[in-house]
Amino acid sequence: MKLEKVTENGRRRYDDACGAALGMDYVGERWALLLMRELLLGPRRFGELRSGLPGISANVLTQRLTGLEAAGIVRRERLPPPASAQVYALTPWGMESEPVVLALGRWALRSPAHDTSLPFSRVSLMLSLRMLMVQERAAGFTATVAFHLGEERYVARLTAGDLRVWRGEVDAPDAILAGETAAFKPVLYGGMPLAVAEATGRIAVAGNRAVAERFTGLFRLPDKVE
Amino acid sequence: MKLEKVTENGRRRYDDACGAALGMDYVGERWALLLMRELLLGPRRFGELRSGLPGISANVLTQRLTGLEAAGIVRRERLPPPASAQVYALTPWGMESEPVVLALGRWALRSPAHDTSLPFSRVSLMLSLRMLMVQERAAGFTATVAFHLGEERYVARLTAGDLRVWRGEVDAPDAILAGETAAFKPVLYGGMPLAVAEATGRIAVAGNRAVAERFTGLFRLPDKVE
DNA sequence: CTGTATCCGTGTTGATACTG
DNA sequence: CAGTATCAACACGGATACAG
Repeated sequence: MKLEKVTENGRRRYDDACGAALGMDYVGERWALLLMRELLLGPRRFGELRSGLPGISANVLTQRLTGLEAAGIVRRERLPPPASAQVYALTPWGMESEPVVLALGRWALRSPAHDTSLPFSRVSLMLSLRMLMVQERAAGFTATVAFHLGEERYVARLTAGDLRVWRGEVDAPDAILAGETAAFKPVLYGGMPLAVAEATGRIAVAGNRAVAERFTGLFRLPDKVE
Repeated sequence: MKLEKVTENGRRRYDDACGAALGMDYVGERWALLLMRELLLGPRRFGELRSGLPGISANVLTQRLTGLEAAGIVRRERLPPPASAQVYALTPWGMESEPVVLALGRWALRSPAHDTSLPFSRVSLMLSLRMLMVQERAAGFTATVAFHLGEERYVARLTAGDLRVWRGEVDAPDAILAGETAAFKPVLYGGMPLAVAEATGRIAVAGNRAVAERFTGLFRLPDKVE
C-alpha cells in the first residue's frame, strides 16, 4: 500500500514544487488565510481573533496559530508591561501575503453569489479599502482619514495614489468617520452619500467634510459576472 | 441546537462578506486551486488533469470539477468531431483567477521550506514564467519562444514587457526549446547556462540562440526568507 | 480572560475496486 | 479512458472541563 506523505503534524501536503501548491499547503487549511487576514493590520489577541472569525472554535484557532507559527507566518509576541498580554502578529514574510489576500478578494467579489449582507469584520472593512480603491479616482488626492469602528481605531492615508491602512491613532487627521462596520458598507460600496448615513445617525463625521466625501467615493465593488 | 449553515452540497462556508472569505469558499477546498491552475493555459481532459495533479484520486477530481462547474468557474466543453472528446475549461471569470494563483506562488516560493526537487507539472513550469519574470530584465526585449515539453507544445511571447503564455503552436518562433520539465528548472531558476543543458542533451535548442539564451535568463526564483 | 485538553458526531477526503 | 461506488481515516466544529 502506498502511503501518502503528510507533514510532521499529520496534515496533507501537495508535494508539488509549484509555488501555488506550496502556498495552498500553508493557507489552504480551513480558517488559515482568514486568520492571516485578521492580522494584516496589526497584532491581535486570541479573543479578538475569535471575534473577527465568527464560527471558528477555540481549539481550531489554537491549532491554526500553532501551525502558522511553525511555518514562520505568525509570531507570538508579549506586550510590554503593564499590558503584558500575549498577542499574535504576522512575521515580515507573513505580511507579504497581503497581495494574495487582496487578489483573492478582488477576484471572488465578482462572483454572482456574493452576498453583501453577510457579516464583515472591522479588519475586512479596512482591508477592503486597499482591495477596492479605484486608482483613477485617487489621482492627485492626498488625505488622512481616521476611522472609529466601535472601540477600534484605524487610519487610512492616501498619498500619491498610494493608500496605507493601519490600526492605530493619528494626529490631526483631515477627517474622522465614526460608526459601526455595517454602516460603512452602503456608503463605500452601495453608492449611498455620506451625508445620508450621517443624517440617519449611523456615521458621525468630523473634520473636513469635503475630504471625507471625496475619500468615501474612491471605492467600488467590482461588477459581478454573468 | 444551533445548526451551522452549509452550502447546497453540504460543504462548510465561511458566511463572511469579505472577498477573501468568499474566495476561500471557492478555492479553499483541497485541490480546487491547483485544478484551476492546470486549466489556466487552456482546456484539459480528465486524464490530463490527473497527470498534472499527482495524488488526486478520480472521485475527488470528479467532485471538484462538478463543484467548480456549479460555481461558474469551470465549464465542460465537447470538442468538435472527429476528436469529440470532453474537456474542461475555465470560464472567463475562472480565467480571472490567474492573478490569485500568481500572487500565491510568488509569496509561497519565499518559504524556507520550498523544495525545488519536487515534481512540477508542465503547466506549472509555463505558468512560472509569468509568475517569476523579472520586469527590468525584459525591458526592450521582444521574442516568441516555443517550448516543446514532451508531447505538449507551449508558446511564450514577450512584447513590450508583457509576457503571454499559452498551450499551442506558433508559426516561426524566434527559438524552440525542447526537453522535459525537469530539464528547464536548473536553466530558468538555478543559474545553469542554456548551453550546459544543451551539451548534456537535456534541452534541444533550435532557431535564434541569442534570443533563447536571453529569454531563459529573464526569470528568478524569489529569495527565501530568514 | 487566555488559552489547552478532552470527547464525540459528522462530513470530507482519498484509496481501491469497479462499471461503461 | 472516464467516471462511479464503497469504505475507512481523519479533520472539523461543538461542547465541555480545566489551567494560568
